[in-house]
Amino acid sequence: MLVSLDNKRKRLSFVGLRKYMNPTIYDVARLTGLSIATVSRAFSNPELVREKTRQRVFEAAGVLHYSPNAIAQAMALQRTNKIAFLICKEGATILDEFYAGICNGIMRATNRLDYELVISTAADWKSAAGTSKNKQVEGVILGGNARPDMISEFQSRKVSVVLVNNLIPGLGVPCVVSDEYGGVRQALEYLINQGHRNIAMLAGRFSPYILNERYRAFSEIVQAHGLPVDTCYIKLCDPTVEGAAEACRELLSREDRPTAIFSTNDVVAVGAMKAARRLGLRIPEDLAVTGLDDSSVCRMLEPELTSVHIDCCEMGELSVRIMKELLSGEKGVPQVTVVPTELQIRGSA
Amino acid sequence: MLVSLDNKRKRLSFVGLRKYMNPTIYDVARLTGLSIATVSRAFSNPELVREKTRQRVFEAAGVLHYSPNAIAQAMALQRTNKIAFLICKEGATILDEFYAGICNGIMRATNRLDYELVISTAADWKSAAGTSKNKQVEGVILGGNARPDMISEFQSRKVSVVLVNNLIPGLGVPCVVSDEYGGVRQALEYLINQGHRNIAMLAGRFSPYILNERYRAFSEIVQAHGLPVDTCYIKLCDPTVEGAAEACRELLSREDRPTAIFSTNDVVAVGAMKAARRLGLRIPEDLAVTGLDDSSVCRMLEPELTSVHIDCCEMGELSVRIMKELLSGEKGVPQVTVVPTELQIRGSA
DNA sequence: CTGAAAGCGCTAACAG
DNA sequence: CTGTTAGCGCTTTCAG
Repeated sequence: MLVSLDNKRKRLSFVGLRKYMNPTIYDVARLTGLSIATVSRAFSNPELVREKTRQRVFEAAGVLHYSPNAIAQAMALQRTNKIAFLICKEGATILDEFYAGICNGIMRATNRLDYELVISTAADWKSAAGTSKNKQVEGVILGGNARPDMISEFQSRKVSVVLVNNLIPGLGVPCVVSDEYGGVRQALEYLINQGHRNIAMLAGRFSPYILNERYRAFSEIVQAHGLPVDTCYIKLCDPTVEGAAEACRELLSREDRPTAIFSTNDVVAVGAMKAARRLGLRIPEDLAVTGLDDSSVCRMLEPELTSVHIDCCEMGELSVRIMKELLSGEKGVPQVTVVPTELQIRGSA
Repeated sequence: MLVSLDNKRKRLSFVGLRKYMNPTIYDVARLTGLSIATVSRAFSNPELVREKTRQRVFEAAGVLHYSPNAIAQAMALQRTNKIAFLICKEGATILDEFYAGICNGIMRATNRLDYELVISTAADWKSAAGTSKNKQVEGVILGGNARPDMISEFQSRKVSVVLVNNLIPGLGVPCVVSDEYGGVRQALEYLINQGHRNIAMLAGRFSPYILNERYRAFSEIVQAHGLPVDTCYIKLCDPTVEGAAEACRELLSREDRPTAIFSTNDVVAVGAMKAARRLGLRIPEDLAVTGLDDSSVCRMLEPELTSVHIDCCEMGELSVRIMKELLSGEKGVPQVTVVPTELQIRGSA
């Protein structure tokens, strides 16, 4: 307290004068009679300063409403603590419930781990990258079908990347995915246990990775249960209600009509239900339908949609946790993380 | 190009040495033989530098892949260009389709106007404010039912605020809302034109502002058309499918059962449809149902839901535009901005 | 355990 | 039109 105050200060700022500015470390230093170095340490390396001194600092900070300026920290440390989440699905935005769910998990985790988050679509990011100030991002989480050139561009700029809802082996990029295979199995085995033998797959055209995993799972599992794998029973469609409805109509017009439709997502399932109804088929009596994603619409339909729940939030949280490991330079970051799914049984199957 | 390079440089950084770092303004200065001040001007005040010089700068910047460091700019300018969007609805996250829509508009606009955006819920923001580094935000857009104490706290910290989907007069805070009154009128007049005389209102418990506007609009408009305003026909309910279904069941059990249900949002309308169906009523023959929000579920239902479209995206974009005016210190910022709605007629009414 | 001082990359007077 | 220079708020050696 009795420290000399007469040393020449090049800094003359008084918080009283700069009335609209936040207090700085200098203000705290002056109030406590300590040096700015000590104040700095008290905040970022508390163990380096004596208990009592630390107390003094925090007390002064309290009355001044001081808290470290993140910008200045970033400048000094050459670190921004900022990561980005880019939605790479063509045409999708934060309005896509699936990616919104992942985003929600990411927000939770970044909040907890004290990262800053910027959210964008891959397209917007690209268009902004050139013109606008660059985003000083240390890592990016790429959701969905990220293009390889985008990935390698980030890598070349030493920006860490992790993929979510996508899996590309051999690139050294950690991936977080849901258990696609297991999810398909849960739905199929449920249908089979219900006695279904003619199960068709209505597959929305999603990213290659997703489509491929679900297709492979479907064929293998159906086969494993001794059921015929008739490729006519596997139908691709646009992942829209009407696209699915049209494809399903064709499926249901066959002489040996399937008794169950395994849809690769909920929107597609909605289309299937519409098609069935238009043909006068009752659900689930004449046709069982399952969805995948367990989105909010499931409980709004009539009958409610049986669907495979994907834990988007967990996927988001995990990708941040993995990003953190990457950024801290840890060794042995898991290359593939898979989060389990769970079948939600409702009225449609 | 032949400028002397022998002036004493306190800065000796070579981008070649600092291999993992981004090029700085010094690198560009060295490569062009210009001073850092000129390089800086070329980027932020192009009109202050000769055409030819500017060219030289941009060319060098190109080969070096230089672009100004936003952190350093923020530090020098004492401005972060960062704004926040806080979802203030209790329990809601980015998964709420309505707020996701607003968020989408906000993202578009911030991207275009070169603002940085941080997204959070009011609750998360509060909990992070104390512990984590403060977010250096210049303005906040508050979505939904923002608590007055939160607003005034921002104001006291000289953080600009604009409200979206909420309207509080007398606070000097600009508000962006949808045309609640007009939206209700569109739905009601459509029902009345269809010949309905017994119209009930199924009102989800939303924020006071929204609830109040819709309630007022309903009573006034029904009255203006010479229909009786029986308060028994106005029913509050939880804004969930089951909450609405239960409330609607009561409504439909009256001896003078309404022939149309005006629901104050789509989820509530779904509940109404479920209730009707459980009672064996056909939609729209026995009961017409309208929704409000025009969310994605409308086209998934059977029959599809007639609903009042709210242009969330526009609301988001407008709030950013207004925030920009606020931040640039413009005079005469509009205090209330209302965006029009549009009735989407489908099968349910 | 604490202080002095040198940056981090950029902008904005102030001089030429 | 261009260059010099003093910060912006904080961290971090290097000395005490």
